[in-house]
Amino acid sequence: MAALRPRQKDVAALAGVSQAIVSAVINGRANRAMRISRETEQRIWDAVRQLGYVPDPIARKLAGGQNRLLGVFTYEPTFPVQPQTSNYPFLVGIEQEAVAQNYNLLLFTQTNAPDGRRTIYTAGVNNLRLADGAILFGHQAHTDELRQLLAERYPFVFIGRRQVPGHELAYVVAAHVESGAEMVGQVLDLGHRRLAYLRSPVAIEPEQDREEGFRLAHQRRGLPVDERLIARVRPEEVTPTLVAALFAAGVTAIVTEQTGLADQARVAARELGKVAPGDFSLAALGDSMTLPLDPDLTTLIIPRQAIGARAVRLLVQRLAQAEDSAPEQIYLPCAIATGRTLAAPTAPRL
Amino acid sequence: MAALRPRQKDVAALAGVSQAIVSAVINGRANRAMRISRETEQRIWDAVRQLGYVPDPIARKLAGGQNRLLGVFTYEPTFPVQPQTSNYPFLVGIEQEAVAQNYNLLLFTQTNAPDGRRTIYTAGVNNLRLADGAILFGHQAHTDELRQLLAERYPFVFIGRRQVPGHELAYVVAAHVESGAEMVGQVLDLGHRRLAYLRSPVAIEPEQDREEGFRLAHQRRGLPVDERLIARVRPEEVTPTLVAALFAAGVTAIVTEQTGLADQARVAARELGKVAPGDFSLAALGDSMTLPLDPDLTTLIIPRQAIGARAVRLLVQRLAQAEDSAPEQIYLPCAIATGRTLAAPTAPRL
DNA sequence: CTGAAAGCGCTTACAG
DNA sequence: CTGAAAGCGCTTACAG
Repeated sequence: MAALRPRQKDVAALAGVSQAIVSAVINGRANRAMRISRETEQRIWDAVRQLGYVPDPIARKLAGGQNRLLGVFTYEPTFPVQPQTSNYPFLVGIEQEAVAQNYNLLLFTQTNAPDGRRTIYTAGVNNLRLADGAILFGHQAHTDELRQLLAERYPFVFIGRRQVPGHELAYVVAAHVESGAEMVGQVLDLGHRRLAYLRSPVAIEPEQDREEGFRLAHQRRGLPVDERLIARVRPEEVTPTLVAALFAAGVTAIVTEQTGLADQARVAARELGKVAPGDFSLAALGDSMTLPLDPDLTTLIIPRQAIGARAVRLLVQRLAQAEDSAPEQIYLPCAIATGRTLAAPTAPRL
Repeated sequence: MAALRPRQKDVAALAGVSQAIVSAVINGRANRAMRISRETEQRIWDAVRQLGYVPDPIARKLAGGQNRLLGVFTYEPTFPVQPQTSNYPFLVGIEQEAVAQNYNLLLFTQTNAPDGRRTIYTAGVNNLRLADGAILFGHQAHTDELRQLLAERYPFVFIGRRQVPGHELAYVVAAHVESGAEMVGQVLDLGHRRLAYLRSPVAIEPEQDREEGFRLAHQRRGLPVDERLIARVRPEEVTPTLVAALFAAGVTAIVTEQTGLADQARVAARELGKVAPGDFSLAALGDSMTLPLDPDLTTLIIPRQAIGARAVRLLVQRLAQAEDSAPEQIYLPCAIATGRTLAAPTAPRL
């Protein structure tokens, strides 16, 4: 099928001018270096309209211009089957800001390796170069590939904090440390002094940061952290036995890395006849992507949509900057969903 | 810093061959038309490795012809804030099939008019031309724009049945008529003879088709449709009074256009002390995008993911066809979610 | 077996 | 004010 597109030379011929003039007019360079009569300009736009001319982004890019294509690359499928567990809120923000910045979005679906995994480089080719720059996310990110992107100075912004030893890279991420410290600070300021912290056994960046926030809140108030009250557990390991042990150790508040652990802690405590906030306080430092979020639970809310939008703005900004300007890291604060699980400590029932 | 990326000519120079040979070797065209000595080929690969050469995908596309970009255009935001009410399932299918067909996806976010509405044409220019072809969806589709696309022979596939008087266009859609007829046929074959049909006051294409399916099932069995039992109502108008009137008219089964009306009918019937399937049968011809779908309700399930995938395949196929080949319309059957609201009619309780 | 050359559709100096 | 021309980095006939 492939209808032949009109080219710049077709427009030029129809308007009776040279191709270079068409290029200048279309790119708005008309009124600067080269002044072109309003009449000529009008003829050119008429020809553009008549032929339905649209510049070829590929040719533009090759000739040195940009193509106003923003890439989106995810190591996992961009649209997982279950939207609840997905990148969806990020995409909402990315789309909104792409509209605002007048960029189109390019989803790299050609980047699948034969085994179904996604890779930026296939046979040594950087597939992202189709776009002016790209937004990356996904926990599976290969450090090797990021290093190579950095080496060839391809402009990209990561969603999420990423470390590539020896390099700095641009990213946008929730302020897990600071927001975690704020939340834990609220717990401490309510008068709690013995806080348990439940975290998962393997910690990826955001979770490391949340734990750091937990410690930071104590440190800022000159309070000690009892390392014995920090438990690395999977959700199913949060048993009544574990929770009873915490209470026995004088714990009045339980802070968890994410909502799943908090839910488990609640169930376990209830089996012991203990309820939040009457008997103990409970707060989670991460939110849940699953939709039915317990409205009672006091938890952080990760501003995913704002993060997506901010990533687009940062990328567009980088595209306009000198190639060697330092990459920026942006931390967006989380909101605190004030539930009903947080209160001042009461005297323990004996 | 970082020396300029090596080009094919650099590789050629280092290997002592012409640029064309490098291109052939790198693209594996070496052993076909042009036979190149193993030794030469080895020298070239050595040079590639030594220089860290990576072919520029942009230049490749320009020289190659098409850009293997598939556009996705929606009249509403592609990613609405609430994923439940969204195009999400279509996108899942589109992404999966784009991967299979080795195309990248282009989301048109540059197509917003100043007033925030999306239009394919801005200032007379067809923005979709950035891609080889495009998939369109959205109920707000402007017939004018579609007509113009057809006139300029731009290859596109619509998701959903669309009418443009005087033209045929390619689309993929759920087989609302046939699947509706199948569902209603099941109701009839259970022995029900007086079926009520609840539909919304304004009917867009899929809903028109469902009603047609309702009639078709009767027609095929030589059974009459009582027009007085077809009610055009909004969900809030499905009151106990209305449902009582239906029962009084001898109705033993209620079929609705979509799940919302079915939910209302159920509630209204319960107020009358009537329950499905004991007292009457209930079935819906459309499904619900909202996630907590009542598992009891017998309803059609629209194969959105399959529709998205099929649309991609159809578009790719059209791109390979002669420009004037007839557009194809594809109907995909719905699955029937067998709930618990359907049974043979019982003698009415008096 | 291999090279010189045209061309993909643009942008951008450079000449008038 | 406007045009002729080089060039971006490739692919692909075409010619030896």
